[in-house]
Order: sequence, then C-alpha cells, then structure tokens
Amino acid sequence: MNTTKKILNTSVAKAFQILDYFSSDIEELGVTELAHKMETNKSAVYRMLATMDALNVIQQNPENGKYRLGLKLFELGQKVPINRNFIAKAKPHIEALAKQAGETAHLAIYKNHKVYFLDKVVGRHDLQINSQIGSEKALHCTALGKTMLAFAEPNYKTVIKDIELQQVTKHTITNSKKLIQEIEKIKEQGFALDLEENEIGLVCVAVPVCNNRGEFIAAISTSGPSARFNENDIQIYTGDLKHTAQQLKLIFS
Amino acid sequence: MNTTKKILNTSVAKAFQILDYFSSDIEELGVTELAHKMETNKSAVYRMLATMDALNVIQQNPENGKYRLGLKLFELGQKVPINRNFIAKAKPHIEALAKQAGETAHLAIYKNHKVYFLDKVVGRHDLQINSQIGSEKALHCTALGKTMLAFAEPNYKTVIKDIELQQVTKHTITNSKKLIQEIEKIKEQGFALDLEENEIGLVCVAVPVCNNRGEFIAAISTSGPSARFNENDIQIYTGDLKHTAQQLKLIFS
DNA sequence: AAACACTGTTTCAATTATTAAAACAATAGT
DNA sequence: ACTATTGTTTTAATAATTGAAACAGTGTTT
Repeated sequence: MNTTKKILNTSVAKAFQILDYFSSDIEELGVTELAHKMETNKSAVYRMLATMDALNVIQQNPENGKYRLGLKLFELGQKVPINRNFIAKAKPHIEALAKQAGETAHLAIYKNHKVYFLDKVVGRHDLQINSQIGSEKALHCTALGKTMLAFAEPNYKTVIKDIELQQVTKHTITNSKKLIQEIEKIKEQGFALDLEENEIGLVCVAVPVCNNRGEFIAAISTSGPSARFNENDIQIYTGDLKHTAQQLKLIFS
Repeated sequence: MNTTKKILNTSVAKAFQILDYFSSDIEELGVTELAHKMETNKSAVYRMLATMDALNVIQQNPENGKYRLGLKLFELGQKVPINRNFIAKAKPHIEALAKQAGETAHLAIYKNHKVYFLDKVVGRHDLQINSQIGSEKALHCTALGKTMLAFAEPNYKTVIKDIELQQVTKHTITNSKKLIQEIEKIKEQGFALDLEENEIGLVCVAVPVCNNRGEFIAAISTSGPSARFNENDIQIYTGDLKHTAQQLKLIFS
C-alpha cells in the first residue's frame, strides 16, 4: 500500500498531459500545435487524440479540425467524490463575501499537500485573478495554502520539510524555518496573508472553515490587486471572511 | 478530417474504461475487483491505476487501498467548454419546475447524436430516477432525445437511419418509420413523451428550449414513475415545461 | 497463535503495441 | 496555380505492455 505511485504506463500519462494543455482560455488545440508544445511528433499526438475522440474524452471541431475537451470529462468530473452539497450550500455565502468586498472569493480544500479550488465568485472589478475551479496551487506561497498548513495539517512541520518551497516571486517564503514561524503566526491570528508571494501584484487573505468539532473542512479567501489591499482593506476583508467562516460552520455542524 | 475516429491507443482506452466503472454509487473500487469486472489480470489494472494515481486522476484511499476518482478529473471537467453560464442561469427555473411538479427535472443538450444531461433537480418523492449529470442517453427511447430529433436536428430522418434503434424495453420504438411519425407528431404538439420506452415504469415529458431566433438550445424534462404520470398529470407537467422553456428563452435572447 | 484468505504490489521474459519520419490528402491564403 | 499549412496514414525499428506467478502485507478464521 504505497502512497506515492510511479507512472507505469507512459501512454496514459501522455494522454493526460495532452488534456492538461487545454484550459478555459485555450479551448481548442490542433495536432501540430500540441506536438510542438509537447516536443514530440505529430503521429503520437494524433493517435492519442483520435483515441480520446472515439471515447468522447475530446471532440474534434469539424470546421477546423482542431480538438476540444469532450463531454466524457464533464461526466467524469461530476462523478468525483467531493462534497457537492457543501459547495452548493456554501455558494450563497461565498457570493455574499465577494459582493461585500467587491473582490474575488475562493473556496478551497486541502488534499495531496496542495490547495484545490472548489468554487470561485469573481469581484466587480475588471482586474481579476485568473484562477480555475478544480485547479491546484502550492501550499507555501498562497494564503489558502498557509491556512491549510496551520489548521488542516497536524504535522505541518514535516510537510514543510517534504514539499518543495519553490521561489515563485521575490516575496515567496522559501526558508522552511521562516515558513514555520509564519504558520505559527497564522495559528495565533486565525488568518493568513499572501502578500505577492504567489504573483507580483496579487494579495490574498484566507481563513479556515471548521465544523463545530473544530475539524478543518475548507478554507475561504478574498484576493485582488495589491493596490486595493492596503492594511485597512485587509482588516475589513479578514472580518468578512471570519464572519463567512462562522456561517459555513453552521452548515456543517 | 474524419468524423468517426478509431481507437489507436489501447492503453488510453483501457484507462478510460477503468474510469467508467466508477459512479456516484460506486465511489471506490479495488485492483482485484476491477480486474474481475474487466476480465483482465490484476497487473494491467494495477499499472493503470498507479499511473493515474501519480497524475491525480484517481486517488488511493490509504485506509483500504482502494481507489476513487481524483481531483484532476474534477479540474478537467470544469474546463470542458459548455455554457456554464446558461446552466447557472437556468438552475432556478429548473428548480422551480421540479418543485411545482414534485418530480425530477432535467436540462439536457444535443451532441454526437445523443442526449447529455447538463443539470438535474430531484423531486420530492422517495422513488427517483437514477440519472447522472454529464451522462449520455440514446435519442430514440427518451423524451429528451425525441425532442432533440424534432427540434434540434434538421436532418432527423437521416439521423434516425444512422443510429441504432435498440430495443430497450417492450415499448421502445425500434421501427424507423414509426419513429419518424412520432417525431412529426412531436413537432406538431411541441412536446415529447417517453412512455416507458427507456425503462419500464418510467415516464418522461420533454419540451425544447429555443432562443428568440427559434434556434434549439437545450431540452428540459419532467420524469417519474408511471403511477404518478396519468394523462391529466402529463398535461399539467407539459404546461409547466412550456412555461419554463419560455422563461429560459428570455435568458438567451 | 497459526493458518488461511484476501488484499495491493512487484517481477520478468514473451509478446505486442507504440514510435517517428516521411509521404499523403485536403484546405486556406497569396 | 502555387505555396504553406493543416490533419491523416503508412512503415519497419523500437520500446513498451502483457500476464502469470511470486511477494508482502492485513485482517479473519480456525
């Protein structure tokens, strides 16, 4: 019963590598385009695409021959066992949070030593974060991640030593000692900050959501450009977040 | 630019075959269990699972060693280009529809000569349809499918000749001539019925949702056990459905 | 406690499928 | 009509997958 698995089938890995090139921004990709991105030949990519097309995993646009993600993935995505009931019930509160601050709000969970976005409600401004529901982020450079290290991970010191503290921006905490200090601080104050540690110009505030037994369930955050996140703003947002976390606590208690 | 693709990579096909064994009912599956279901050996299944585990496509439960669908699929599912805005805006109307009738309501689209469920709101009764958001259904034996043949497919007669009219129940229309007559009737009356043609005991009413240019967008339905769907009930539900379709028309016009 | 039955995991030679370059076909732009 | 691009197909060379059997754990039964 191993925890870290190895890739034993290269074809399957390549198939999912292809799928990862698609996003909400890049809806369509061609064979040649993908082969170039992946630095392989067209044949291999084509065979993968043809196979996945036959399985409805991707779908070819008959107009230009390019491919896009198919409905099989939508179906499989719906079957992933996550608490959809919680997401649905939390939604109005996340919406209220985003509306109050006017900034983008996120709901995220802790899994595989990573942050996973479960839901997102955008703020009212033009300048927005390019986050994707379902996508993952590193723990050490995000407010959500640091919240999780502080409140979701009892052995957070071990985790910090295990994960790679990659320098994403010049403000990223890459020193494990400093990060442990930061987590201790977060534990005390009950919220986490990301001051351009994940992306220059982007600030984020996050708090944990727990049930009435004090068990960590999820983390919520408010994020936006540093220009709109001065000390006073952050204090207000933190209050809003704690208020929302309290409401969400009642849902799952 | 072929439309029907062939499976050129067996490994990828097997990987997705494995994923298809999972559902919201069957959340967890083991290596031996899957190997038995697929009538192959454990090694092949294990290698697939290990690979997909490494990619977060599936995830092993460390408590019992069994596997479940992973967050990568949730992420990919979110990236599939379907009109999520429409689904979100339609949701309250589908909910109202389900509440009024007390029966399960569905929102579905037409793609690849098939019905795809985009959303579902369950009714108030214990006896419920076991449908899955994102899953597909055949056209000829469902009210939603027949609605699509009538209103979404200009060349519906060609499609009927192309698709297999599989006998699902004793009431399924398997004769193409009769099905064409049925579609013509549906075109006239503006709604479609499924009188136990897909499952014995299950009745379904469906209507099309169009924009103000008359273009088909989606189909909505009300379904439940035949005991709760007498002629009078069906007439009421049809009225409700047409009312909802009218409201949804305004959203996308 | 010891034997059993059941997991998931690993191994390894035999087999089979994948590979990659080049040719092909089909479209769009100049 | 030519050119440049696309997706698709073909080919022997290659590298991967296969599947039976052994292994290593867990939990249950005797």
